[in-house]
Amino acid sequence: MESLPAGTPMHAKSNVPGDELLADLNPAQREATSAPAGPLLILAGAGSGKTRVLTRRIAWLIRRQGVPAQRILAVTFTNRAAGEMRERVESLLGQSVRGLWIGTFHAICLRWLKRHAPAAGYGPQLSVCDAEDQLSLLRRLLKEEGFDHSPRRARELQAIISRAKNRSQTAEQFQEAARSPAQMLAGRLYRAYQDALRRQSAADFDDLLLETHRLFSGHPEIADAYARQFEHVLVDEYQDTNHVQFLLVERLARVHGNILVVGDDDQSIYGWRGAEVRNILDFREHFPQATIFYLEQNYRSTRPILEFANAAIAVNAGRYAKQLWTERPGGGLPEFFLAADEDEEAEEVAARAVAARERGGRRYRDLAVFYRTHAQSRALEDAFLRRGIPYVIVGGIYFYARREVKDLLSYLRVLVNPRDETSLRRALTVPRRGIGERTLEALLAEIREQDADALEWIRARAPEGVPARARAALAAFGEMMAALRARLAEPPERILSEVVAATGYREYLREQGGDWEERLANVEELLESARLFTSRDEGGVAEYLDQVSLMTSGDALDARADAVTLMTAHNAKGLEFPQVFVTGLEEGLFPHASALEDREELEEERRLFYVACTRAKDELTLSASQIRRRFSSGAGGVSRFLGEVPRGLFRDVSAASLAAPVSSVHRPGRTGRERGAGPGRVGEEDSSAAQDWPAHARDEADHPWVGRRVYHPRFGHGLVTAVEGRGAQARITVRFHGGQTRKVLREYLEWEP
DNA sequence: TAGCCCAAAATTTTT
DNA sequence: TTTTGGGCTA
Repeated sequence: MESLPAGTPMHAKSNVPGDELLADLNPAQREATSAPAGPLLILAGAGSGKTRVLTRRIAWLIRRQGVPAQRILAVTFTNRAAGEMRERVESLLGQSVRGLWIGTFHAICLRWLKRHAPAAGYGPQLSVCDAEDQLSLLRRLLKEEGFDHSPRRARELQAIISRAKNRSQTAEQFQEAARSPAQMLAGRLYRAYQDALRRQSAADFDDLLLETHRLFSGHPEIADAYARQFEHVLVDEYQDTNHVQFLLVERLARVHGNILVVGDDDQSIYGWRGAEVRNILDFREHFPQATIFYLEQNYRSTRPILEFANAAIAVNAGRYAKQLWTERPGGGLPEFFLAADEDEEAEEVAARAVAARERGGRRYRDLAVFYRTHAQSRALEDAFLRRGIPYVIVGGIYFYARREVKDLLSYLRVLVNPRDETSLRRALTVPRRGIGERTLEALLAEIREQDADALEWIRARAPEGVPARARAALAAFGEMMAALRARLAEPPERILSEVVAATGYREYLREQGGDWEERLANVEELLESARLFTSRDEGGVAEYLDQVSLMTSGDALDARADAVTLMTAHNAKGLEFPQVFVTGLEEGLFPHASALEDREELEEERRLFYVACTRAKDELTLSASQIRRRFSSGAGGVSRFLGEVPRGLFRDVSAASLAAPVSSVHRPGRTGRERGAGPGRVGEEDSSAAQDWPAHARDEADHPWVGRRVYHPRFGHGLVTAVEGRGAQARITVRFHGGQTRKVLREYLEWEP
């Protein structure tokens, strides 16, 4: 004791700051969390607590190592994950960590590009264009050059460009490397596309990464400043990073060398998007000093579920061999059932959901249903609607990609960035105001030629030879936008509602007819989102647009509602649920048809299946259909993924489940239908389906939702009085407290007990 | 210039 | 089955 240097604390070990952060970790987690600085690779199997380690590590660095929060950069895969991680770190430390840099690669890169806009070659404002904007721009370019400008062709081109960008290949480099005439053509269009974006001071998603990389290469002093700032760089889901992301990470870690990455090669499911599993497999070659930690204890799933998943993924070659294990006892075997068709499959899932709640003591929010493609949600939604089971769809058509939403946002985009031609085109022509194609093209050509501020130009003069009607319309547009621009410093919500009013957008929708009520509801929701943004005081119109552009499907996941979650297997990554259904396990669907020819792609499908199964904590149900109504082909038989797993690891309950009526709404007489109905039989299927259903089942008055209590974020509490339509697009009439009756979209309602 | 009508394509996964 | 785009007409 005497030999202790003066000043060494004598108190118990738990009093050393930071020790409490390690207390409830297992040895491997503890070592990783408290590892000395340097390159660290954490190979974390599914459910092994990787998020836990990541958040503890950040808290450890701050508390134990005294690293200032602003010197830590943490990169996640989704905005939602970023938000959760920040929250967890704050609750661990019991303090706000405002300076901590945490976000997706895309969000962080956008921030940097805007900060260094001149160096990066952008104007003072930067527009982020989504997939739809990309396609319409590409189609316009194809058309101008006199090529086939079908959507299909544009999509091909988009994929080529995206792949090139993910490999960090610029248009010039692509052109140089081009060999075949087809490649040379693609290179030319890539270049034209890039020039157009540049002119508009716009970037697509891939540009956010690639242009940041180029900014760093072209301006080493900027890159060095960040590399010095970030003493520690942490990257989640490293197996899904692409080459450009690797380059960015490597550059940022160059000064301090403290790079920590977490991932699982078995969960790499974004190869199609340019992700390179090699990044994680070769980590030690990139960072020879790297220490590797293995997290193999699974805390999530019961043993039968884990054994099933382990067996499924074991088929893949070219993986880090690892064996996940669990101490969680017992639990039932995963069950599999084969349904006659997709409707029966959905019915069975719905029936099991009801049973889980009524007899299994689960809440609806404990359940999740996964599928390979969005299109599969349809049958499930129908089945859930019939039984009045509340559900939430994650993904699908993004709210912010809806026409009415994009229409209105295009005005804001133009106000913020007048060079954004894509948005200007939209704003000028929707709603229709007497400006046709000729006027539009003449106008845009002039603006381009004069390099003028679009809004100023429009206000000042109309192009030559334009009809009086269009001339007046342009002048009115110019005045309107000038008035709005003068108020741009006001909160986004105010500007947005001004746009709605000034354009007469509500009236326009009503005139359009069709599903105008739905669209109107979306407009109200958009205003609500802007109001929320304003109330959180997160910035002005430009910041609002940034947030909206990078917003993704999962981010809106609302934990308050007690509803079953429906989503694609891709969206399921990083989540967990007590009870999970993996549906549509058929050859050609899961694995998807596009992957059947290629071993690599097939392995990725298998990893996707593995990801889906390992989301389950207590119960896993797998299903397939004998017949699936699709445009091209039917179902291709039960997925090989099931055949590859030893029979003893799951239970086939097809016969039992199909023989017994699930409930009064179970559709009878569909079991014995033979497989492989020809294409001409589809119509018959439908008519027989209609006969099976009593007419009143479709009658809105008889709908199970009628009379239920609901909550709407804007209008408050109310009672359902009628339901029209089905699925996410169902319009529900609600009498709200206070007496007013409104039609609202189902997806914005929450169910109350 | 804009709205209506018909034909044809659509479905892989997302930041 | 639904959605989207192109062509035709007022």
